[in-house]
Amino acid sequence: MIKKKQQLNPYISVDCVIFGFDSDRLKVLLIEREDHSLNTESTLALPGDLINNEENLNESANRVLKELTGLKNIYLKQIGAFGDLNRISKKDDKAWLQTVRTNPEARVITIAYYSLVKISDSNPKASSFATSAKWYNVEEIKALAFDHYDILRAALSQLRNEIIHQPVGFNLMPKMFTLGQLQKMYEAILNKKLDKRNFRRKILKLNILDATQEKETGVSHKPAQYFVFNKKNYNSLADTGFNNFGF
Amino acid sequence: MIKKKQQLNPYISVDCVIFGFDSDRLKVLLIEREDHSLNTESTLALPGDLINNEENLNESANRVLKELTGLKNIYLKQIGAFGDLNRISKKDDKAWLQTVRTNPEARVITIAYYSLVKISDSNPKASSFATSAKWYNVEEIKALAFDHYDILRAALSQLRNEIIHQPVGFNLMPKMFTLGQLQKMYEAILNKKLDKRNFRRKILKLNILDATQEKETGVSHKPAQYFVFNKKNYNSLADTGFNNFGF
DNA sequence: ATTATAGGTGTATATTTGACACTAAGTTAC
DNA sequence: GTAACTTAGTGTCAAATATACACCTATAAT
Repeated sequence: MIKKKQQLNPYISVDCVIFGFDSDRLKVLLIEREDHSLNTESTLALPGDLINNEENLNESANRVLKELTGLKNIYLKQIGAFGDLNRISKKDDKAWLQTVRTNPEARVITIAYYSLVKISDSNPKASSFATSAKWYNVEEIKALAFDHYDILRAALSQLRNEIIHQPVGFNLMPKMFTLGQLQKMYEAILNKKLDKRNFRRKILKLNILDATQEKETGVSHKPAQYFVFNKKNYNSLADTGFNNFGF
Repeated sequence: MIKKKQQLNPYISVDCVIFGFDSDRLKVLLIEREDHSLNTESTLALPGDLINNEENLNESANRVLKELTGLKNIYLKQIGAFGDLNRISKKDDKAWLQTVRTNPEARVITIAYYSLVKISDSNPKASSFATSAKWYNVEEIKALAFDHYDILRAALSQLRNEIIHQPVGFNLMPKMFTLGQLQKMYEAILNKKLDKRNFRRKILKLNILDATQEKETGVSHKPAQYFVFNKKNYNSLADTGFNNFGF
């Protein structure tokens, strides 16, 4: 494929809410703005960038993801467009834009995406638009730059809605996992306790989990069996719509 | 409120999928492009417009709706952003843009909304961006201008998903309606037959319908009782999430 | 008076949900 | 090495929900 010259579109950006799960808590990948000009405390932000005029919106989002995590072909879903006039109203945000944008006064509308990644596969690194990228506990985030906190809440709300209708959460899990870990993931996302036996009954009935012969080692309790995700069965189920699935 | 001078943003538009229900079929309000320059058959399109730089996205969508239907404060929900590079690839679309846009070559990303209106309340009329506006049967639409067919399908998919989780369909009904009409609306949206007795049991259990003393007149069968929508109960239910609702 | 049409109603069965308690297999602390 | 600790793993019963299904009623048209 021949690459055309890429030209930034100064009016439209993408922002990505990248979720991960560390076998205990739901995480989100945030960047820290380097703000030499101001001595304010640094504000965290969602990774994002202006789109190029020669790429589709989801290509832009994938580009941001790739640059930041090194990952391709990961679960990615559009949340929607955020374009309120006051989304760039905070003083610090304005000042920061002055330092990184050629057209800092432009009204920018952002298209938000959320994605689910296996933390173990990812390799967060600085990139053209981020001086540092780290995983944070979602529940501890109380404020973000611009309207990014709103976007994070919208992403979380959509993820919660999605995960009770189809088991997309497997995108957050390592290749092998125990049912206990999986349940913890659901509990972290939905922010509520689930009954162990009912959880197992329900998730196993879907027939998208294959038991392996391997067990946990080195844990100070009865070792749990490892399962793997059966993508084939998932796909055929996805067609029919996961009819009686939900937590 | 003081009105600022409104300036069109040439890169971002809103498009509205306006659904209605005529007590038999699901309808969508489409505009016909007047295309004097070409002798091609006219193509239908979703109503939409470039946004103004001084208005929020949903204000833009409401402006389009108001101009086209005369209605304010109607149910409106964002579907998402559509910005594929080839969304303005059809020859006729390009030619038409030449006639109505000052910057016809610009890459435009559109934010799509869908709304639910009572056909009886609406008064479709030509406006700055439409030479004619009429209701069409959703199921009969096979092609639209630009990527509007994709947007319509996305809107329908979102509406179907929404209506089985919360009874937003009341926005499509007249003030008084029969349970038969309501069931027909669900059947039209979901495109499947529902069992009459089960439907009534389910919808009445929600306690958001108040029976009136009035009945149908002039129908050649047993006249049905009219119901009205109880907004107060709906709102308190909406908070708790319509837990066991679905078709 | 007959016919055609949609309204209105109840029950029985199968399926799903939700609540609940003990034993098993490992590690750690003593 | 044994007691304490931790999470894994398992089944049942009751309540709620979903599904399937048939007949009489009130009106207009003929």
